[in-house]
Amino acid sequence: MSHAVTPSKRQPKPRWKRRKDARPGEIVAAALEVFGERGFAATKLADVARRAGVTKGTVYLYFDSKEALFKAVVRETIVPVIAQGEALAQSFTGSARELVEQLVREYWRLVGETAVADIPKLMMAEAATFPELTRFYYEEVVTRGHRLMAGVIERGIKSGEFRPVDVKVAAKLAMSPLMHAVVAKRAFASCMPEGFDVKKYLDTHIDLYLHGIAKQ
Amino acid sequence: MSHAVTPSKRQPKPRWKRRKDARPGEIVAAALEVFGERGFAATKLADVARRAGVTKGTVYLYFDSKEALFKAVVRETIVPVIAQGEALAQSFTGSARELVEQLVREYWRLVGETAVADIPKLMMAEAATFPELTRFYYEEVVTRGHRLMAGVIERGIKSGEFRPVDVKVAAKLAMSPLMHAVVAKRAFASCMPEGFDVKKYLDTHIDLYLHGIAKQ
Amino acid sequence: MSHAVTPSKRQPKPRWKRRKDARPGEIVAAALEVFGERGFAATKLADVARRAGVTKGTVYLYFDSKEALFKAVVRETIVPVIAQGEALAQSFTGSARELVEQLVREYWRLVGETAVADIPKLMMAEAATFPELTRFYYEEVVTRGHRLMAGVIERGIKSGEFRPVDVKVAAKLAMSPLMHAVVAKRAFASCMPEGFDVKKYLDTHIDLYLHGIAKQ
Amino acid sequence: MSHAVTPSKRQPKPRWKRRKDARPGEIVAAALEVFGERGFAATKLADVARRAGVTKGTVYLYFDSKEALFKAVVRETIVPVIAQGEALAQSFTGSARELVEQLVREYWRLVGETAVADIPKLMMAEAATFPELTRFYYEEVVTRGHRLMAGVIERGIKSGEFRPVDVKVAAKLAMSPLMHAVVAKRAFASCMPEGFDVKKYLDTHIDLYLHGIAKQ
DNA sequence: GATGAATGAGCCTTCATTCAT
DNA sequence: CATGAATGAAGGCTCATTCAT
Repeated sequence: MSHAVTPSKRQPKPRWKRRKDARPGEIVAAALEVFGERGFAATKLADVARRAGVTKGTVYLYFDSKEALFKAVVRETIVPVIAQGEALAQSFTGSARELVEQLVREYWRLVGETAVADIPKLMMAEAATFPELTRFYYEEVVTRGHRLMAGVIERGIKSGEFRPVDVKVAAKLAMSPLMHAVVAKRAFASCMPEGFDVKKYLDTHIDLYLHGIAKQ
Repeated sequence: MSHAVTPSKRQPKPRWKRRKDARPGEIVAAALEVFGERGFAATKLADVARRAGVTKGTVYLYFDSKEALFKAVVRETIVPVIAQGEALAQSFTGSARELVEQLVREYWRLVGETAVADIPKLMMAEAATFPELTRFYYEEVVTRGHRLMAGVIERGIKSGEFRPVDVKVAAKLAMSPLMHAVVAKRAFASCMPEGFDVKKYLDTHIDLYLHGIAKQ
Repeated sequence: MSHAVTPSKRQPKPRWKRRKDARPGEIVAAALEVFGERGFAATKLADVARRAGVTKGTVYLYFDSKEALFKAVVRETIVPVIAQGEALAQSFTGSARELVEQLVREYWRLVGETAVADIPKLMMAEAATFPELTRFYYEEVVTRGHRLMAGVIERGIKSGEFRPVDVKVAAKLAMSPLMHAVVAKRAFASCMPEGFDVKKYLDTHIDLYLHGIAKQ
Repeated sequence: MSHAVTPSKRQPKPRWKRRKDARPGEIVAAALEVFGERGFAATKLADVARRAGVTKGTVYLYFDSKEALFKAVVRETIVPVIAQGEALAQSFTGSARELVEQLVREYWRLVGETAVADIPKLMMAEAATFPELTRFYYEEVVTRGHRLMAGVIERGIKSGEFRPVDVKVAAKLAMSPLMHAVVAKRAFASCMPEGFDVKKYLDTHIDLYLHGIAKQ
């Protein structure tokens, strides 16, 4: 309690700082991996510690509890990703359909194929256990993501590329196959020895979606 | 409260009732609730028992283990839904697009809007930790569901209603917005006080999807 | 408590009595088997009941508890065997060394090779848990057995066949290899796939023992 | 009694001491006692822990399971006795009959008269219930013991001291009176208030056995 | 008498958390 | 700062025993 430090309260710290200050970040990174693999309840602090190259006691030096560590993981890992997407949309100059396609593919590249994918999965799974964290995630990630995509759809409608659909709902529908794939891919990996053909899944989704929303 | 325990000899009140036939169903119903609220790992058999109005030992009279109980819940809740879908598909005489729409709406009615929705959510969350459960669920539910929808898509392609897309992938894409909605609705319920406009979401999904897959 | 019946309190009852009265005996026989196979602690009353062809509740109709059943098993099964040995010794007319040999071989035939062998094994194992029963067994079986064999040794010394050894100790030494074999055979059966060559063991014991005790 | 717990702030008195190196030995010693008194199945880890002055959790810090703890007890108590016997046999330069006598007397001194005797007794009693433990014990103790004694008998035959008997069987017969005495002494201690005249028993066994096996 | 559904106490094992070193 | 030995609360599962039928 007394001297524990939540890394998120610190300024974003450069990687090349002294080792001592890098510790919390290393622990969070290790925790992301283990929480992602096992889920919250099944994660043992001992595993996180081992993977971070420290001992259990050290984890408690920086985080008050397993819950606090979990919150730190979510908070510190996801926000940068969403910002990156916003930047892309802002600087994009092509057609709306091209932008939809790029955002979808970028999301998969930055999230679906990296360890960050565990964050949405974790949030879905543990939302009920961490209401306050859920609110944070919903506002900083879900809402921002929807707003981003909704803007793009709207652009397409105004430009005459898309049919006049409900913008917010259409935005969700552009992303939900990805969201589900992120979760399912991880959950059922062991049941699909042949793997999951991501390319075909993305291609088909983009194809169907853009056909579906296209004017006439 | 009302009937606090007092050591009175007045009401012999049997320590228990014999309800062999009703018990398993009551326990499964209680288990669905608790698993839904807490997840698999965090669910205590004692809680399930208490909610079913029996003791821990009684649960083990009917189910060999926590895992077996969970499987029973799956078997008695989602599997019938899949079966019902299969029956619908088999007896359906209308167009493929009508059938897709009906299956989507029925899934939501039977799963999305009921406590059953907790099962898919829970599976996503804890799949990594319980491989045997995951295999069971994947085979009994996921695979069967995909096969069902894939058959319908194929029917539509053969009849000339749908474009010649990859059948399996298209089947997944017909369901994934529902799967995600099922999970997200529960996870973020408290963040969406206005609720989630299911009707519009389903309507738009069906609209976009059928437009997207339609021939020409 | 109230109407439980310990079979040992009954008169030795002929086998052809009405079924009702045969029950306790059947339960005791089943219990001998299961206690012998599993030991006291590991024996489940449910197994005993199943093997006796009744239900758990029925066992409690005749025996107050698992302990009471165990005591009944020991008491009812072993006493007849020792009596048989005494009869043999009394009617024997040959030499002492022949009688030693016959008693050893008979013991093995009547005990070592039958389910009764479990009784000594059980007593050794559970003596600490049932002091009163142990006293009963020690007096009715161990002491009587020793006295029987000691008489034979003494006969041999008097007749000049045997050296003048300590009679009591020599009697114990005539039997202890058998006692140990009875226990070890059962305990380590699974570790000796080739089995235990009883014949050679008995032959060698008799050979060594009689050589050892023989005059000159 | 004397130091009953009172919520006084006076003595900070650490909740525990750190004794990494001493702990395992203390726990094994406590385990030997409790296993000996109660048997394997009936032994509660909590009792072992309490007697060792630690908590249940601490036991699991050093031993993976109750079985592992038992194996450790065997390894640290009986196995060394066997090893010591092997060493004695190897370095022994006297006659085979002297060696047999010494091994017999040493076994009694190191096992029969110490708490270690509880281990063979316990194994006999619970072998059927714990096959893995039994296999371990049979290989680490029984087989090694037999091989040791068989080697000695063989030596005696080769040197012309002993008759050409079956070596393996004769080895078992050299030990079985001891094995039985170990078990019986403990089981029937309370029935033999005068005690058990070990000296005479050992002397007579050695006398009879060596007479019996002696050439001519 | 018999049955077997139901009970509930008990034990092994795990692991987040603490704290002496 | 770090460590890791020690704690202790919990939970899954078993089974002797009871008792409504």
